[in-house]
Amino acid sequence: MLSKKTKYAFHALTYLGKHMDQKTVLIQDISEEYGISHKFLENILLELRKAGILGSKKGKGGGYYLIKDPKDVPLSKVIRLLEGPIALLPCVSLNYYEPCAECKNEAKCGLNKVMIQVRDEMLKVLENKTLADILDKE
Amino acid sequence: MLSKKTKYAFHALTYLGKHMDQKTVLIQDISEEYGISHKFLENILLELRKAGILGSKKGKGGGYYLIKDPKDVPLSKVIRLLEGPIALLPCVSLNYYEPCAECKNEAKCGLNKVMIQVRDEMLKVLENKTLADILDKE
DNA sequence: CTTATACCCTATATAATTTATAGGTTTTAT
DNA sequence: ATAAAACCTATAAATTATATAGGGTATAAG
Repeated sequence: MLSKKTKYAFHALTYLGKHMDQKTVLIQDISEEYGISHKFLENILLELRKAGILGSKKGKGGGYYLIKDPKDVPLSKVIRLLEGPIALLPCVSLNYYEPCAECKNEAKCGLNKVMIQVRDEMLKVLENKTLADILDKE
Repeated sequence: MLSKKTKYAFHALTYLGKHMDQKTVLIQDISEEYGISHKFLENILLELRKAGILGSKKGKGGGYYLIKDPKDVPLSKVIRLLEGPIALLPCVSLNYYEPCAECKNEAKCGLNKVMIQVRDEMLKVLENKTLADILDKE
Protein backbone atom coordinates (compact mmCIF):
# COMPACT_ATOMS: atom_id res chain seq x y z
CA MET A 1 0.00 0.00 0.00
CA LEU A 2 1.13 3.50 -0.75
CA SER A 3 2.22 5.60 2.22
CA LYS A 4 0.49 8.82 3.23
CA LYS A 5 3.50 10.67 1.91
CA THR A 6 2.93 9.35 -1.58
CA LYS A 7 -0.80 9.93 -1.42
CA TYR A 8 -0.25 13.48 -0.25
CA ALA A 9 2.15 13.99 -3.13
CA PHE A 10 -0.54 12.91 -5.57
CA HIS A 11 -3.05 15.19 -3.95
CA ALA A 12 -0.69 18.11 -4.13
CA LEU A 13 0.17 17.42 -7.74
CA THR A 14 -3.49 17.14 -8.61
CA TYR A 15 -4.19 20.45 -6.94
CA LEU A 16 -1.29 22.10 -8.72
CA GLY A 17 -2.40 20.60 -12.00
CA LYS A 18 -5.84 22.07 -11.57
CA HIS A 19 -4.42 25.50 -10.83
CA MET A 20 -1.90 25.84 -13.62
CA ASP A 21 -3.59 29.07 -14.65
CA GLN A 22 -2.27 30.85 -11.58
CA LYS A 23 1.44 31.57 -11.25
CA THR A 24 1.94 29.96 -7.86
CA VAL A 25 0.08 28.01 -5.22
CA LEU A 26 0.75 28.26 -1.50
CA ILE A 27 1.62 25.20 0.57
CA GLN A 28 -1.12 26.33 2.87
CA ASP A 29 -3.78 26.27 0.16
CA ILE A 30 -3.02 22.63 -0.51
CA SER A 31 -2.67 21.63 3.12
CA GLU A 32 -6.01 23.21 3.95
CA GLU A 33 -7.76 21.70 0.96
CA TYR A 34 -6.82 18.17 1.96
CA GLY A 35 -6.26 18.53 5.70
CA ILE A 36 -2.57 17.74 5.49
CA SER A 37 -0.09 19.09 8.03
CA HIS A 38 1.57 22.16 6.54
CA LYS A 39 5.06 21.14 7.57
CA PHE A 40 4.75 17.57 6.44
CA LEU A 41 3.53 18.70 3.07
CA GLU A 42 6.37 21.18 2.87
CA ASN A 43 8.90 18.36 2.94
CA ILE A 44 7.03 16.52 0.24
CA LEU A 45 6.84 19.51 -2.08
CA LEU A 46 10.53 20.08 -1.52
CA GLU A 47 11.26 16.58 -2.77
CA LEU A 48 9.07 17.09 -5.79
CA ARG A 49 10.91 20.28 -6.59
CA LYS A 50 14.33 18.68 -6.20
CA ALA A 51 13.19 15.98 -8.57
CA GLY A 52 12.38 18.61 -11.16
CA ILE A 53 8.63 18.13 -11.16
CA LEU A 54 7.79 21.36 -9.37
CA GLY A 55 9.22 24.82 -9.42
CA SER A 56 9.04 27.32 -6.57
CA LYS A 57 9.32 30.95 -5.87
CA LYS A 58 10.30 32.39 -2.52
CA GLY A 59 9.02 35.45 -0.75
CA LYS A 60 5.81 37.35 -0.94
CA GLY A 61 3.66 36.18 -3.78
CA GLY A 62 5.72 33.00 -3.95
CA GLY A 63 4.64 29.40 -3.87
CA TYR A 64 4.86 26.25 -5.96
CA TYR A 65 3.91 25.46 -9.53
CA LEU A 66 4.10 22.55 -11.92
CA ILE A 67 7.22 22.85 -14.01
CA LYS A 68 6.33 19.89 -16.22
CA ASP A 69 3.46 19.16 -18.49
CA PRO A 70 1.21 16.76 -16.54
CA LYS A 71 1.34 14.27 -19.41
CA ASP A 72 5.13 14.08 -18.96
CA VAL A 73 4.95 12.97 -15.34
CA PRO A 74 4.38 9.23 -15.16
CA LEU A 75 2.86 7.99 -11.92
CA SER A 76 5.78 5.60 -11.54
CA LYS A 77 8.09 8.57 -11.14
CA VAL A 78 6.11 10.00 -8.25
CA ILE A 79 5.84 6.64 -6.51
CA ARG A 80 9.55 5.88 -6.83
CA LEU A 81 10.43 9.29 -5.50
CA LEU A 82 8.25 9.28 -2.40
CA GLU A 83 7.77 5.59 -1.78
CA GLY A 84 10.82 3.84 -3.13
CA PRO A 85 10.64 0.61 -5.12
CA ILE A 86 7.53 -0.39 -7.00
CA ALA A 87 8.54 -4.06 -7.10
CA LEU A 88 7.39 -6.45 -4.40
CA LEU A 89 10.88 -7.80 -3.77
CA PRO A 90 14.19 -5.95 -3.65
CA CYS A 91 15.73 -8.55 -5.97
CA VAL A 92 13.42 -7.55 -8.83
CA SER A 93 13.55 -3.80 -8.39
CA LEU A 94 14.80 -1.91 -11.41
CA ASN A 95 15.63 1.27 -9.52
CA TYR A 96 16.39 0.02 -6.03
CA TYR A 97 17.86 -3.41 -6.62
CA GLU A 98 19.22 -5.40 -3.69
CA PRO A 99 19.63 -9.13 -3.32
CA CYS A 100 17.17 -10.76 -0.93
CA ALA A 101 18.84 -11.42 2.39
CA GLU A 102 17.90 -15.08 2.77
CA CYS A 103 18.07 -16.00 -0.88
CA LYS A 104 20.75 -18.49 -1.77
CA ASN A 105 20.45 -18.47 -5.52
CA GLU A 106 18.53 -15.75 -7.27
CA ALA A 107 18.83 -17.44 -10.64
CA LYS A 108 16.98 -20.47 -9.33
CA CYS A 109 14.42 -18.61 -7.24
CA GLY A 110 10.90 -19.25 -8.45
CA LEU A 111 9.47 -16.33 -6.56
CA ASN A 112 11.95 -14.03 -8.25
CA LYS A 113 10.63 -15.07 -11.67
CA VAL A 114 7.03 -14.44 -10.77
CA MET A 115 7.76 -11.13 -9.13
CA ILE A 116 9.50 -9.92 -12.26
CA GLN A 117 6.25 -10.55 -14.08
CA VAL A 118 4.26 -8.72 -11.43
CA ARG A 119 6.62 -5.78 -11.60
CA ASP A 120 6.36 -5.59 -15.36
CA GLU A 121 2.57 -5.68 -15.27
CA MET A 122 2.51 -2.91 -12.69
CA LEU A 123 4.91 -0.82 -14.72
CA LYS A 124 2.88 -1.27 -17.87
CA VAL A 125 0.24 0.84 -16.17
CA LEU A 126 2.31 3.10 -13.95
CA GLU A 127 4.83 4.14 -16.60
CA ASN A 128 2.14 4.97 -19.11
CA LYS A 129 -0.40 6.69 -16.96
CA THR A 130 0.56 10.21 -16.05
CA LEU A 131 -0.56 13.11 -13.96
CA ALA A 132 -2.68 14.17 -16.90
CA ASP A 133 -4.71 10.96 -16.63
CA ILE A 134 -5.60 11.53 -13.02
CA LEU A 135 -6.50 15.15 -13.64
CA ASP A 136 -8.95 14.33 -16.39
CA LYS A 137 -11.28 12.52 -14.08
CA GLU A 138 -11.86 15.38 -11.71
CA MET B 1 7.49 -4.47 -0.81
CA LEU B 2 6.61 -7.74 0.82
CA SER B 3 7.35 -8.03 4.53
CA LYS B 4 9.74 -10.57 5.97
CA LYS B 5 6.75 -12.42 7.30
CA THR B 6 5.39 -12.99 3.82
CA LYS B 7 8.79 -13.91 2.44
CA TYR B 8 9.31 -16.38 5.26
CA ALA B 9 5.91 -17.88 4.51
CA PHE B 10 6.93 -18.44 0.91
CA HIS B 11 10.18 -20.00 2.01
CA ALA B 12 8.40 -22.31 4.39
CA LEU B 13 5.85 -23.31 1.78
CA THR B 14 8.59 -23.96 -0.72
CA TYR B 15 10.40 -26.16 1.76
CA LEU B 16 7.24 -28.04 2.60
CA GLY B 17 6.47 -28.44 -1.07
CA LYS B 18 9.83 -29.99 -1.69
CA HIS B 19 9.38 -32.42 1.18
CA MET B 20 5.92 -33.70 0.48
CA ASP B 21 7.30 -37.24 0.46
CA GLN B 22 7.83 -37.15 4.22
CA LYS B 23 4.85 -37.11 6.57
CA THR B 24 5.82 -34.02 8.55
CA VAL B 25 8.47 -31.34 8.66
CA LEU B 26 9.69 -29.69 11.85
CA ILE B 27 9.55 -25.94 12.31
CA GLN B 28 13.17 -26.21 13.27
CA ASP B 29 14.18 -27.80 9.96
CA ILE B 30 12.75 -24.86 8.09
CA SER B 31 14.05 -22.21 10.46
CA GLU B 32 17.55 -23.66 10.23
CA GLU B 33 17.44 -24.00 6.47
CA TYR B 34 16.66 -20.32 5.98
CA GLY B 35 18.04 -18.80 9.16
CA ILE B 36 14.62 -17.71 10.40
CA SER B 37 13.85 -17.34 14.11
CA HIS B 38 12.09 -20.50 15.27
CA LYS B 39 9.44 -18.65 17.21
CA PHE B 40 8.70 -16.11 14.53
CA LEU B 41 8.29 -18.86 12.00
CA GLU B 42 6.03 -20.72 14.40
CA ASN B 43 3.52 -17.89 14.29
CA ILE B 44 3.62 -17.83 10.53
CA LEU B 45 3.04 -21.56 10.17
CA LEU B 46 0.18 -21.28 12.60
CA GLU B 47 -1.50 -18.73 10.35
CA LEU B 48 -0.98 -20.89 7.31
CA ARG B 49 -2.55 -23.80 9.13
CA LYS B 50 -5.53 -21.77 10.28
CA ALA B 51 -6.02 -20.69 6.70
CA GLY B 52 -6.25 -24.31 5.64
CA ILE B 53 -3.04 -24.40 3.63
CA LEU B 54 -1.05 -26.48 6.09
CA GLY B 55 -1.89 -29.32 8.39
CA SER B 56 -0.05 -30.16 11.58
CA LYS B 57 0.52 -32.95 13.99
CA LYS B 58 1.37 -32.40 17.61
CA GLY B 59 3.70 -34.34 19.84
CA LYS B 60 6.67 -36.53 19.13
CA GLY B 61 7.07 -37.20 15.44
CA GLY B 62 4.78 -34.29 14.70
CA GLY B 63 5.30 -31.29 12.50
CA TYR B 64 3.74 -29.50 9.55
CA TYR B 65 2.76 -30.65 6.09
CA LEU B 66 1.11 -29.21 3.03
CA ILE B 67 -2.57 -30.05 3.09
CA LYS B 68 -3.24 -28.66 -0.38
CA ASP B 69 -1.88 -29.47 -3.77
CA PRO B 70 0.69 -26.76 -4.53
CA LYS B 71 -1.09 -25.94 -7.78
CA ASP B 72 -4.18 -25.06 -5.75
CA VAL B 73 -2.46 -22.40 -3.69
CA PRO B 74 -2.35 -19.13 -5.61
CA LEU B 75 0.36 -16.71 -4.52
CA SER B 76 -2.30 -14.07 -3.97
CA LYS B 77 -3.76 -16.17 -1.16
CA VAL B 78 -0.47 -16.30 0.72
CA ILE B 79 0.16 -12.59 0.28
CA ARG B 80 -3.32 -11.59 1.43
CA LEU B 81 -3.01 -13.81 4.46
CA LEU B 82 0.35 -12.61 5.72
CA GLU B 83 0.59 -9.17 4.20
CA GLY B 84 -2.93 -7.88 3.81
CA PRO B 85 -4.14 -6.06 0.72
CA ILE B 86 -2.44 -6.48 -2.63
CA ALA B 87 -3.85 -3.22 -3.97
CA LEU B 88 -1.87 0.00 -3.65
CA LEU B 89 -4.80 1.93 -2.16
CA PRO B 90 -7.40 0.80 0.38
CA CYS B 91 -10.16 2.17 -1.85
CA VAL B 92 -9.37 -0.36 -4.59
CA SER B 93 -8.78 -3.41 -2.43
CA LEU B 94 -11.09 -6.32 -3.17
CA ASN B 95 -10.49 -8.07 0.15
CA TYR B 96 -9.66 -5.23 2.49
CA TYR B 97 -11.66 -2.32 1.12
CA GLU B 98 -11.71 0.95 3.00
CA PRO B 99 -12.38 4.44 1.70
CA CYS B 100 -9.30 6.66 1.52
CA ALA B 101 -9.25 9.02 4.48
CA GLU B 102 -8.75 12.27 2.58
CA CYS B 103 -10.75 11.35 -0.49
CA LYS B 104 -13.83 13.43 -1.06
CA ASN B 105 -15.36 11.61 -3.97
CA GLU B 106 -14.14 8.16 -4.89
CA ALA B 107 -16.23 8.06 -8.04
CA LYS B 108 -14.40 11.07 -9.41
CA CYS B 109 -10.94 10.14 -8.16
CA GLY B 110 -8.52 9.68 -11.03
CA LEU B 111 -5.99 7.84 -8.92
CA ASN B 112 -8.67 5.37 -7.94
CA LYS B 113 -9.27 4.47 -11.57
CA VAL B 114 -5.62 3.89 -12.33
CA MET B 115 -5.05 1.88 -9.19
CA ILE B 116 -7.89 -0.44 -10.11
CA GLN B 117 -6.00 -1.17 -13.31
CA VAL B 118 -2.77 -1.76 -11.42
CA ARG B 119 -4.53 -4.10 -9.02
CA ASP B 120 -6.06 -6.09 -11.86
CA GLU B 121 -2.74 -6.44 -13.63
CA MET B 122 -1.09 -7.64 -10.43
CA LEU B 123 -3.87 -10.13 -9.81
CA LYS B 124 -3.66 -11.48 -13.33
CA VAL B 125 -0.29 -12.85 -12.30
CA LEU B 126 -0.74 -13.50 -8.61
CA GLU B 127 -4.07 -15.32 -8.87
CA ASN B 128 -2.82 -17.60 -11.61
CA LYS B 129 0.64 -18.40 -10.41
CA THR B 130 0.68 -20.91 -7.60
CA LEU B 131 3.03 -22.58 -5.21
CA ALA B 132 3.58 -25.19 -7.90
CA ASP B 133 5.08 -22.55 -10.18
CA ILE B 134 7.64 -21.44 -7.69
CA LEU B 135 8.58 -25.01 -6.82
CA ASP B 136 9.32 -25.94 -10.41
CA LYS B 137 12.19 -23.56 -10.67
CA GLU B 138 14.20 -24.95 -7.81
C1' DC C 1 15.85 49.75 3.18
C1' DT C 2 12.74 47.66 6.17
C1' DT C 3 9.20 44.47 6.83
C1' DA C 4 6.23 40.74 6.08
C1' DT C 5 5.86 36.71 3.44
C1' DA C 6 6.82 32.20 1.96
C1' DC C 7 9.83 28.69 0.70
C1' DC C 8 14.46 26.17 2.39
C1' DC C 9 16.76 22.97 5.22
C1' DT C 10 17.96 19.89 8.86
C1' DA C 11 17.12 17.92 13.08
C1' DT C 12 14.28 15.78 16.36
C1' DA C 13 10.10 13.88 18.46
C1' DT C 14 6.09 10.90 18.26
C1' DA C 15 3.39 7.20 16.63
C1' DA C 16 2.64 3.06 14.29
C1' DT C 17 4.06 -1.14 12.54
C1' DT C 18 7.01 -4.97 12.04
C1' DT C 19 9.96 -8.26 13.84
C1' DA C 20 11.31 -11.04 17.47
C1' DT C 21 11.09 -13.21 22.04
C1' DA C 22 9.16 -15.42 26.02
C1' DG C 23 6.90 -18.81 28.54
C1' DG C 24 3.63 -21.71 29.63
C1' DT C 25 -0.16 -25.32 27.62
C1' DT C 26 -1.64 -29.30 25.14
C1' DT C 27 -1.06 -33.36 22.46
C1' DT C 28 1.21 -37.63 21.17
C1' DA C 29 4.71 -41.45 20.49
C1' DT C 30 7.57 -44.32 22.97
C1' DA D 1 6.03 -41.23 32.81
C1' DT D 2 8.70 -38.70 29.76
C1' DA D 3 10.24 -36.15 26.00
C1' DA D 4 9.03 -34.03 21.81
C1' DA D 5 6.64 -30.81 19.22
C1' DA D 6 2.95 -27.89 18.04
C1' DC D 7 -0.40 -24.34 20.28
C1' DC D 8 -1.40 -19.87 22.04
C1' DT D 9 -1.11 -15.28 23.89
C1' DA D 10 1.37 -11.61 25.57
C1' DT D 11 5.09 -8.51 25.50
C1' DA D 12 9.53 -6.44 24.08
C1' DA D 13 12.65 -4.54 20.73
C1' DA D 14 13.64 -2.53 16.42
C1' DT D 15 12.42 -0.17 12.50
C1' DT D 16 9.89 2.91 9.75
C1' DA D 17 6.46 6.39 8.96
C1' DT D 18 4.46 10.54 10.35
C1' DA D 19 4.67 14.88 12.29
C1' DT D 20 6.76 18.95 14.45
C1' DA D 21 10.10 22.55 15.37
C1' DG D 22 12.78 26.41 14.42
C1' DG D 23 15.86 29.14 12.37
C1' DG D 24 17.70 30.45 7.39
C1' DT D 25 17.18 32.78 2.90
C1' DA D 26 15.08 35.09 -0.91
C1' DT D 27 11.63 38.43 -2.60
C1' DA D 28 7.82 41.78 -3.22
C1' DA D 29 5.95 45.88 -1.59
C1' DG D 30 5.75 50.09 0.64
